[in-house]
Amino acid sequence: MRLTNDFFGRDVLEVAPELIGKVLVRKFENGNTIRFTINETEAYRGEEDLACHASKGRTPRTEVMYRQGGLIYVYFIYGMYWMLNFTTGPGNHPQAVLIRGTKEINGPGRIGRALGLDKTFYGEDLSTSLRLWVEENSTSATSEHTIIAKPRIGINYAGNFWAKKPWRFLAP
DNA sequence: TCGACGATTGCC
DNA sequence: GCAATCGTCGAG
Repeated sequence: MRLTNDFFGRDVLEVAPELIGKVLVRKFENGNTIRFTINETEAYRGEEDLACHASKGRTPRTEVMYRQGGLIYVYFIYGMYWMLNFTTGPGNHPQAVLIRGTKEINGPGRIGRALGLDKTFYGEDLSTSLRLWVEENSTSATSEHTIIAKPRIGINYAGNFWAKKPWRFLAP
């Protein structure tokens, strides 16, 4: 069953760990469909979070994070990778969760490549998209109790206070 | 317009 | 250890 705004409309610190074990579904134009089980996420929360892109304020790139939860936030980095994020929260407070790893493919850059992401995915609604969404996992037994939290990766520029926050969630 | 830099990856 | 590679954003 597809996850919609009820799920993503909550605070990112609730949504990010609960995404572990959920299923990422990508349907391509040729009809092929692939499913990845999410096993690593990171939370980015608010303008005060110096690791969050929204710490620079509202720009064309960060604008979608200020909207309601349940939208796709993609951005291009290092000249070659599309990073997949979902907006969270009720709106007017910029938040997003980065999909950092799946059971099948590890690394956010490699996931973006496998999903064939590009700028046209920016702002797409997960509750209505015909090509990318998230589903409950009917078979997984991953429970919140088995999820561990660690500091986020690659954000040392944000300073110790934010870099040390345990906002990276993964299944052991 | 110009230049610095990045929520990464893979090869040296 | 470091190059690849380009969109984004603030400064000029």
